[in-house]
Amino acid sequence: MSKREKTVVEVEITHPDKVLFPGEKITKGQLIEYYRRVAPVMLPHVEGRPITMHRYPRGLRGTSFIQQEAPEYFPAWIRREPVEKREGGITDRVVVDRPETLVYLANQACLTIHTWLSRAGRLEFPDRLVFDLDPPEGGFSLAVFAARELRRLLTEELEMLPFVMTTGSRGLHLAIPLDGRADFDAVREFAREVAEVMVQRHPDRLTAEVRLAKRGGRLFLDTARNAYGQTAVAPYSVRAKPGAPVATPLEWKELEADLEAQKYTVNNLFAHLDRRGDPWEALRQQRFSLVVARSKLDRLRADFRPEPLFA
DNA sequence: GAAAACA
DNA sequence: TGTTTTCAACGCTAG
DNA sequence: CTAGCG
Ligand SMILES: [Mn+2]
Ligand SMILES: [Mn+2]
Repeated sequence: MSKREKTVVEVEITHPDKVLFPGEKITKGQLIEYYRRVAPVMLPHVEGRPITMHRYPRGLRGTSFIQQEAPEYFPAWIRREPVEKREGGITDRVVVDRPETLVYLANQACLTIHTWLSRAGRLEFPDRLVFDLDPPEGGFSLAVFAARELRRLLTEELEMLPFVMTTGSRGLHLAIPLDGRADFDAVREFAREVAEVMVQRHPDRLTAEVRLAKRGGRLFLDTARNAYGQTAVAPYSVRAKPGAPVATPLEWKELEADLEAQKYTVNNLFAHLDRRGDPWEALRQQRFSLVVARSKLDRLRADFRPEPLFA
């Protein structure tokens, strides 16, 4: 990693008055200003991670698309990382490593940024595990319940310290910093087994069923984010929803009262940040090993295994 | 949003 | 030249 | 392999 100063770059802004969120009349200029201002706290979380862009050039109501590859027409100062596709071939992916990139992407009408759970240089080895808590429509209280219970399992029984954020959509994410020694398959398998313990304990409220029809009003514990080339919404990313909600890292005590998945938006995020600072600051200094948690989980599962049935 | 294709 | 068309993902899971 | 899903 070079310590040389990056040269200053100017980002040309086009159509700053174009309304991207018609409900609140939030313009592209306001989106750009949001990302410019949040950059100092957002950058450390996304640095080095390949991203996926969710672009809405005609605003929230217009057609959108997901962009994975860094196009040639992006300026040369945008960092690109060559990435192997699982099924052969290499593509260049954008990696955010400076505030100007966030500004440039906002000008491209990229409302939402998703990131890999690994970073350039060790793309096969995630440094973050994400439990994606997906409640049914209107079931945010289920997400709060699941977050509390999952936190208790992780801290009291597996000796890991998870961090929580609103996704700005419907649910919550729990994130755990990893030491990068386990590959995606091992991390995902671990997450899946933790999820299955949770489902066993609360079968009426939680499920690991991918099929919507089989969830039956239960919260989906989505562990498939923990895979090579897969992504999760970035902390402090805006979501493409009315009100311009923001994926917002929280302190655990905030999980108590009047929380909602879309509580924080581009219009009130900085008040939260002024009050709390970055609640995930400490995440960046922790590094949990899967080895210890693995063996504790195995014991747990053995205890929960049903008694052998006799014919 | 921007490049390519078209009139 | 101005206008219209085209393009912009991918990996896991269950069956 | 495909459909569903995120
Ligand atoms: Mn989710
Ligand atoms: Mn999900």
